[in-house]
Amino acid sequence: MAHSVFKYRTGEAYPYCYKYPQVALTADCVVFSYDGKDLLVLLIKRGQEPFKDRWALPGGFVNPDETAEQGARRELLEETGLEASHLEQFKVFSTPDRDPRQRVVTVPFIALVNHKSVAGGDDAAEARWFPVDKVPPLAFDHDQILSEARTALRRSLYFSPVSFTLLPPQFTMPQLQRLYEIILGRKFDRRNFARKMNSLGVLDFQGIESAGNDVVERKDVPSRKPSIFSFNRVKWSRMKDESDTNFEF
Amino acid sequence: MAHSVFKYRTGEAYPYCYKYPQVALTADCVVFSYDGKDLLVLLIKRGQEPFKDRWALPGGFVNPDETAEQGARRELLEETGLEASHLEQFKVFSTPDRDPRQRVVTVPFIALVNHKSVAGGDDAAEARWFPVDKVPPLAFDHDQILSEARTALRRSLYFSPVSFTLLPPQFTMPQLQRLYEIILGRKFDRRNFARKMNSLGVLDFQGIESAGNDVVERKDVPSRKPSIFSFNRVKWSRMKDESDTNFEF
DNA sequence: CCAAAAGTGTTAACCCTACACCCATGT
DNA sequence: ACATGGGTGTAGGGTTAACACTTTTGG
Repeated sequence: MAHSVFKYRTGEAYPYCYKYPQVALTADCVVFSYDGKDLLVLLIKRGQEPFKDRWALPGGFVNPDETAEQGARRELLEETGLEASHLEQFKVFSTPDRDPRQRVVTVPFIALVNHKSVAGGDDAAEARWFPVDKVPPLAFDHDQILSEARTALRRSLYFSPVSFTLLPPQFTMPQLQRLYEIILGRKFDRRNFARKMNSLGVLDFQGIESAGNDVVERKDVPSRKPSIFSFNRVKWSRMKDESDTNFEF
Repeated sequence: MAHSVFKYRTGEAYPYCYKYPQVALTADCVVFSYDGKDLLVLLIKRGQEPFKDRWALPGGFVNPDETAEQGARRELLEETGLEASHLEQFKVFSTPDRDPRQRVVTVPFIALVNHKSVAGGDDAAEARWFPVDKVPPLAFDHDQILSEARTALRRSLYFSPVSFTLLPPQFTMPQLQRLYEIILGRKFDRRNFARKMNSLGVLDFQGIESAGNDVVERKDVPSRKPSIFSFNRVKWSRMKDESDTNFEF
């Protein structure tokens, strides 16, 4: 390994000295959102080497007084202005040479954000949403991280209704269904899907899509107006206490 | 933080110098096994401070040229002589002061071992199997790690038959059932359990328990002799390719 | 009036659950 | 003989899966 670890060399350039070899710790975020049509991931274009001009997951070094999760939250805010309503760690990537400069261990997080709060790309870095099935090749091992994040997200969906944090407070049944279909990679029958969702008892009926409603209206497309629902957190947490609820499809 | 990070100090005692603050990386193993009756965890008694004489999970520092998983495998072998037939990373623990000496980030692994290969505690360290429900208070944050490992194990069982790696090659249906019951914390009906397991199509019938069979015979207890099964890895992997198999109970 | 999307109910297959009795074995 | 644990089948309830037509709306 040609990593920048120096024995017996110190001064301004290498001021942090330890008894044993250490690693740098970063936290990366796989930020998912949903625009009602596609599942999107947030990527940043790198400004420096290595992998200059390649797209990468947002993330960065964890400070000495932070947990990985706090670091992830901070980096995400700094780089994209986003606050994750759901942050979930799912693995560690520790291959010694995954960063060519020095050994970097990364803790990636699945971050789910509501798509309303769009990423205002900050100063230097360019940030953009990509549909998950159309991401370009990424820097480092981020392709692999993204792929494992998708698997982990699929699994989470079996145990809790994380998907609701991807939706606006008001949403329609077809939107919810599309989201499930994208994440799980499976098609569902409209009627059966709606029946199941309603029977879970965590949805509140809110009315029909209309100008008075703060749901996104689509006026371009000719169709009947869908019903609007919202997610009832109280009912969900009550339900969680009672038993290992079964959210599978 | 009173951690041992020194600026501008070097020499034999602190020979590893870096540009940015670093962390030490350890890999811990939550080693489960099953003796046909209890789910067991392997613990080691600590020989030094901090937490001298407290029980702890086996584990140790990851070398510069190893992934966390390789480190876990090596430490496990060094400390207990065990080889894990299933190693699964499930989380990272990165609270800054979880080790009082310096910042240590740990990657814990669920290690499943076949109970035949018992832990021959090595030189200094004392190693012992504890039934999971009777573990003493552990060093560091290992209580929490253990508790999360049990949750992760339960979840794994929904997606793949990891439990088979805890059983000897030949096992009986009641043994398998007990294992499921312990991990999932739920009781099952004998008939329904056997029916479901058989219907999964990954078990091979091997005969009836007898002296000619290498399954553990119990001669102390008066009862009818059970049938013996083995796990068919080939059928399982074929099945995995076909679809997201549903292993839940 | 046409195309697009949403709403709606019923039936059959399957799976999970619950349940009781007999058999083989060792003491 | 008896106590322990293992084996076995069936009936009822619930859940899932499959299926087609009508309504609303915008163009």
